[in-house]
Amino acid sequence: MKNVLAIAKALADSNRTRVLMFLRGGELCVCQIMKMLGLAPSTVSTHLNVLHRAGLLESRKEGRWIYYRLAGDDAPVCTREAIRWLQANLAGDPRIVQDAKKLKAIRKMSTGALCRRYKS
Amino acid sequence: MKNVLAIAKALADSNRTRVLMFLRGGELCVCQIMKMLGLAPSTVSTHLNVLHRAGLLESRKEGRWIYYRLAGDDAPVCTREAIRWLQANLAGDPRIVQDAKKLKAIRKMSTGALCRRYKS
DNA sequence: ACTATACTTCGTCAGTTGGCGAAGTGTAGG
DNA sequence: CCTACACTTCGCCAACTGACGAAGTATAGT
Repeated sequence: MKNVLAIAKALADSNRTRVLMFLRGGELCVCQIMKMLGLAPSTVSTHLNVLHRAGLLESRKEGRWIYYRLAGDDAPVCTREAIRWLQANLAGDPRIVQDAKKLKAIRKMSTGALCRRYKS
Repeated sequence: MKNVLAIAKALADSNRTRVLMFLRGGELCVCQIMKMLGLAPSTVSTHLNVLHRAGLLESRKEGRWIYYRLAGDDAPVCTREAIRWLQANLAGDPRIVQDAKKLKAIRKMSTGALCRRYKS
């Protein structure tokens, strides 16, 4: 119950579902997600925390950057099914398609180019 | 987006997920659901409305009673998958198991016995 | 007609949530 | 060190949500 409910609550916000869709193509750092959502750092951080606590995201720290990615094969079936459901049923959404275009451009820039300094 | 989001929001409340689990065994009238949840009529009605608007429930009126049931095979795939996901991952939950026991007793009573008067 | 019943809608209130900026933490570079 | 940067945590506020009782609608029995 707790887990299922946490997942449902996490999915019940459009900015969070957008993030889950961004990450289809692989991990992103927080500043890239900020750029995509156009929200304040603190707001984005809170959203990512909700998704993370629900088990939908995993994170990886590299220097000053924190990369978030979708929960992988080691995650509970429940979690993976939720992600699959969302992605299958949101893929055609206009907003999501538009986001995907914008994301393509952002992915082309290196983390360094986007975030002022060069990494490693 | 709109539909997916409405479904996610509908699932993001434990009383509403409980209702969806109640209805695994077939339709129930509002007073039976009220009895199960132990909430005021107005509150239950609002919850049912949220689930209905999200497309997760269908309703049928019979005299003074309104019966709610899970969306059927004619519902969008998205909707049916959401219901299946919920039921698969919530089936073992202690609260849900406990509810199922109580529901069994309530289903034994006819709508009439539960709701003071006999129907048709 | 009148009453009782089943359910919904409305108004209200407390608790939660999403947004922000400011302050805090940790890491890299000069 | 000290500053700059990436990100998080905290405190605040407006908006939403879930709960209720009261009032409204509709149907059935007398």
